Formats: sequence, C-alpha cells, structure tokens
Amino acid sequence: MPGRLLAVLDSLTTFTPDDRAAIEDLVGPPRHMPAETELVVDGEATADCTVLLEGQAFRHKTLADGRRQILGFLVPGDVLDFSRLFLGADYGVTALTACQIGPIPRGRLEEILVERPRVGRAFWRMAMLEAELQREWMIGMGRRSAYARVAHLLCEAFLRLRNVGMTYGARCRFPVTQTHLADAAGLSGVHTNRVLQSLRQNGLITFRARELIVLDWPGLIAAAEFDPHYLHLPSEPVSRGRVSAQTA
Amino acid sequence: MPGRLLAVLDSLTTFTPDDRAAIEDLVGPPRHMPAETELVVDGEATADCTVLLEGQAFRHKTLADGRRQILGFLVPGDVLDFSRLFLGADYGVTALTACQIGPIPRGRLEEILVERPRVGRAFWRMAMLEAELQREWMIGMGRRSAYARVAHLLCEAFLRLRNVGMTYGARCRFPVTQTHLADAAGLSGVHTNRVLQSLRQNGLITFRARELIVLDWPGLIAAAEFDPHYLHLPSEPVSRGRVSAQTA
DNA sequence: CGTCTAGTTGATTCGCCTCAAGTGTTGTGG
DNA sequence: CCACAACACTTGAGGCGAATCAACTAGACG
Repeated sequence: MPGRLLAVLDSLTTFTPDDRAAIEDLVGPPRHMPAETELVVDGEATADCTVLLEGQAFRHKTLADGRRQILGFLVPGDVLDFSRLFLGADYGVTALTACQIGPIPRGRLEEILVERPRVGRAFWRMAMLEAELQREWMIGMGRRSAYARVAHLLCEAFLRLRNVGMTYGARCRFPVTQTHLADAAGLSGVHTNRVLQSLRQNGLITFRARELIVLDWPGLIAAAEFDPHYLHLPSEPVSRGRVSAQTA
Repeated sequence: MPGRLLAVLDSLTTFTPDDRAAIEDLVGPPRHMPAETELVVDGEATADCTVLLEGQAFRHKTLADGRRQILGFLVPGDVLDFSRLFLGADYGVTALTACQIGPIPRGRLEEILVERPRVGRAFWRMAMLEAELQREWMIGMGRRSAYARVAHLLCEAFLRLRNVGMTYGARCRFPVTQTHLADAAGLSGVHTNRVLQSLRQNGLITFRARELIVLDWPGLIAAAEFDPHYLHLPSEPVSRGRVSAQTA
C-alpha cells in the first residue's frame, strides 16, 4: 500500500507520470507494527523518516513526571516525523492499531525534493498543513472550553478519517481511550469522561468500543465552533479505490 | 539589513559564497512598517512571503467573538508566513514595534529551493523549527500551570532575542502588554497580572515599561520547567557584528 | 475466577475567570 | 501648561470549570 502516500500527495498538486513513479519508488518496503508500538522514539536520531501506510497512530510529548500531551492523531498517508529529516524528532509517535509503515530514506527524499520540484512542493504543502493543524489545536487549548475542545477534536478526527476512506457513513473506528482524548485536549481523564457524557446526552455522538458515531453533525460542528477550512481537504476524499488502482 | 535572514539561515547549514549571494538576492527591497501594522492579514492571498528584518512582531489567530490566541513572537530573521507560500495564511501577524520587512517573491523562493539544495535544506530547517516551537507551546497550554507557562514564555522570548543580539546583559526590550502575554498563554488578563506579580515577588524578573529584566535565570528556568534544547539555538548568538559584516 | 484496564460516579478543592472598581501613565488638544 | 481621554496595569470579591481524590462497575483476558 505505498500508494497511500501518493494518494495524499496527489491531492496536493498535479504530478507527471514520472513524478508518480519517483514517489512510489521513494518508499521502502513496508513494515508491519503491532498496536502500542513506538513508531518514532523521542530524541532518537535515524537516517529515515517514515510514512504511515495503514492504521492509526498519535504523536505525543511526555514530560519527566509523566504528564503527556498528545499533539495530533495520524492517519494513513501522514508522514510521522518530518522534523526528523532536518532536526531530530522532539516527540514520540505510538501506534493505536496494528500499523503498516514505510521508510523514506533521508537521502532519497532530499534528492527528490531537488530533482522534482512538483514533488518538493507537495511535501512542503504537507508540512505546512501539519503546522496549520497544530495552530488550530493551539486555539482550542488556549481559547475554547473543554466541551468545544473535545467536540473539535472529534470533528477533525472524523473528517480526516473520512478523507482516507476510513469512515462508514457516520461511523468510524477511532481506537483511543478517554485518557488519550484527555491528553489530547489537555484535560483530566475524569473531566473528559463527563464532557463525553454531555456530548452523548445532547445527542451529538456515540463513542463506545473504540467506535465513534456522529449522530448530529451540524450539532457537533456548532458545539465545536468547527470550521473545516483549515484542514484543506480536497473536495473529494482520497478514495480507497484510487489508492489501490495506483498501487496495482 | 537583509543580512538578517542570511545570518539566521547561516546558523542552520554551511553555505558556499554562491549560496550566500543567492540568499541576499532573494530578499526584495526592505519596507518600513510602523508599530501596530498588520504585516500579514489573515486569509489574504499574496504572491510573496515575508521575512522580518528588524523589530518585533507576533503571530495570532482571532476568533469571531474577539477571543485571540497568540501563536508566537517573531524576531528578526524569522519568516512571517511560510505557510502562505503553499497554502495561504490562516493567521495574522502584527508589528509590536516599528519593523523592517523584506519581501521574498514566491517564484524566486521556489526556484532557489530547487537550484540550491543547501539553501532549500536551511529553509526546511527553519520551518521545522517553527513547528517545534509550536509543539512546545502546546505542551505549555495543555499541561503546564499558568505560572510555569508565563515563565516559559519569557524564557523563550529572552533566549530568542539574545540569539539575534537584542539583549543587553539580563535585559531586553520586549514590547508586549500584559494582555499580549495573556493571549499568548491562554489566560485572562487579570490572572496574567497576578502571575507576573508572583514572578516578581519571587525575585525572578522585572517587567516594566516594556522591558524584561531577568533577575534570576536559574530560578526562572526552574519555574518554567524550561529546557532550551527545543530552540536548537547555535552555541553562539547570531551576532550583530556578523550580520553587519556580511551585509556590508 | 481473579486480575487488569477502561469507564463511571460523587465529593471536595482549587486554579483561573469574570465582574467591577480602582490607580497610574501617556498623550492630546484646549 | 493643564484637563481629560485612553489605555495599561492593579486590586478585590465571588463564581465556575476543571482537577484531584477515592470508590465502584463493567468488560476483557488468561
């Protein structure tokens, strides 16, 4: 499934067939990782960076005393550790489900950025997009109530999963615990639980057995003060069909 | 002073004289902007991005109802709007002091990224660094107390200003109001005031008339749980001397 | 069957917010 | 040169949102 990266990049620019081939060529042999694996270890220096091909994961920073902040959730097509290419990762990435990841050799990526301007531009876009998500989270933490923050998080997760074909109608598998949500929203576990309850009571969502069901999308958006613009999603999802077609 | 950009990039990689010339050539004629000017307008599309050559500014996002979140403070050498090059800015940048800014034509930058791999790499590093600061702020908002958060903010500001030669011993001009600090830390103005008072009472800082004086650096670092590693500062500041020498 | 983890609930505490009314301090125009 | 806005900062009182502490329940798994 290395086509996952291509599919995402594809949604960012227009490529020539040559570009496409180069991208396919860029990702090394996929590796399977069980759930809970540390896909990127904080502070570890490596020669590669990595793209998530299948599964879900999350990026996080953990303080000395154990307090953890989740920085983002990752879906197939996301690059786990852009920053490692140039500075070294200051965060960890942990698998939420069994995952498939593809190594992108550092040297090859640097070459392709130079040789293929269109591909370079697409990677820049991906990085800028990541930064934009980060900024939107900042707003949430700084200026939104716990209720809106959790709702916002769920909106974002749902749309990003839908974009890579991982939703089924209003449902999606979102295999996080309430503690994960708490660490993502900067809340305590107990309070996150209560927020989820009120989201349920308001008829906005169901969230059980790691499955999120959006019962009232307009309501959820309103609760979250959510504006999907910042996700820069293509009008059409990066469909599973296209992915496999290009991989074959 | 277009040398400001060169000086910062210089601290990130090693350049050939040709690279240097190309960078100098990249920045268009400097423009003077009075304090309070909107240097980057949220949502506005332009053909250029911009480097801050002199002065201080801040990046922010403002919600419909007026709540504002400051995303970062900018010092000379910082690029104001990387994201505008590839996606369009989802934030504003406002001048804190009178500023000098230099336009970087979009086309020229894209060319240089391709033609000069070393320069391209330096720009990537700059962007990754910006992302890393953002992540560190996230931790602050999510997992640090108001007291630690404000202290952290001041530590960061001080070191970044020192890095570009804008400190004088333990002093620096940091022309923000308490409201700015509040919006940066995700706090109310009133509480920020009280936090600053306790920082003063603990003998850590003085902050009056837009001047920050660090009275007890180890104390401030401890209060902030600050680890300067994430700033990736060069061991030696990007000195004013070097800047002017290279500009001349 | 017992253990482990995730989720739930209640009681209490506290950090931070909001409202409201001050005190400077700066700058501007009469 | 003084009066008075306008704005930054300060202080107090009161309330709320979220943290913390401490059980307790419910599945999941060996």
